[in-house]
Amino acid sequence: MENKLIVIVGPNASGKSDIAVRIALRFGGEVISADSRQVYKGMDIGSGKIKKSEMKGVPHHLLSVANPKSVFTVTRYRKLAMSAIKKTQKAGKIPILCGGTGFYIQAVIDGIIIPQVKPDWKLRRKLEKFSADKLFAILKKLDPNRAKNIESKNPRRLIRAIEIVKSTGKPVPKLKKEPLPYPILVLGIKKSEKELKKLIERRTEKRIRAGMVAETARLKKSGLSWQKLEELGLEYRATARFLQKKTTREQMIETIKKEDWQYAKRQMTWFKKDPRARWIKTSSQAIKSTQKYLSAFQESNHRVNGR
RNA sequence: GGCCAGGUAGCCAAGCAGUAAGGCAACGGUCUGCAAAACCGUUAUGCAUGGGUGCAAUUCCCAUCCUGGCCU
Repeated sequence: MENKLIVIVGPNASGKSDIAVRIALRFGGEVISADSRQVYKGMDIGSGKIKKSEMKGVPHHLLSVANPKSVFTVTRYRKLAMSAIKKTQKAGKIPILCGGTGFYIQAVIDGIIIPQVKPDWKLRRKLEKFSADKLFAILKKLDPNRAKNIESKNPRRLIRAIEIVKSTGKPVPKLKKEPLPYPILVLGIKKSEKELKKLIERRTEKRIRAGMVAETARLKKSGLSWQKLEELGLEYRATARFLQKKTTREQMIETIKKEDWQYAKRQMTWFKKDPRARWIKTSSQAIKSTQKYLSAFQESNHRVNGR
């Protein structure tokens, strides 16, 4: 029973990183980040990447592992995360998967098997010109089954489905899952609306002071287009618009606060439907839950040894 | 004080006789390689107020109140 995994989820600004470090220090763990923006190099302040000093010596994986000029994907994430988890386990440490990107976490713990079809950017660029209705019509012809369940007005998903069919010559395979074969602990951080809004506001102001705008300017200088920054979303989109003088500083700050909150809600929508999540409010509750989780392993070990 | 323009959801705003577009915000949701992305759903028995004319008024007329501009 060597395989253990603790997962920490929760909205933006809820204090996940801090709790992860505490658990790691207490029980001997390493943190594996699950954040679709923190994987990029040079995106530190805006993505809320944990600082070296805040890590308190706990190793952190999957931070700053990709060039922001390239597109990082879930599949790549899953590969890297799985290997980091295994490595940590082999070293006798507990991996703590911690982050706000629900899709990435799901890919790891539920083992979503994504069709082995790489993005075909040429095809995508071509298809992007079509309306959602047209794309849906195309998909319906190619793969009526997939068309039945897909969101018929979401170009991004439609294009991917078409891409899969075109590349494999077969319909989009049914979603397959390979969940982790051992019990995991999923801790969800729950904050009241009032509390979370306050945290988001404070954090936004802190980031501005820490030089978030300058960070975006640096990314631009290093070769990221405005459009790419736009797609990165939230703080990067807002600061990019400010740098282009499309908004005032005040508008930028308001936008970030507002959109961070909207994002936090989207995250909660995702996380709250996971029945495994144990909802906690404080780090001491997190530690208690972790203790219980780990002692269950002890007991089963004893039972095994006792026979 | 006079003249002009305008008062439509929390905000911006279209409609200008036939029974309230759209955007933002808010709230809920989706999730098979861009997921901080992309996408979906819900949200005004009512158009400043009071009268009037019409089969019918947010749309026309009158009065009142409010806002902005110009003039004295």
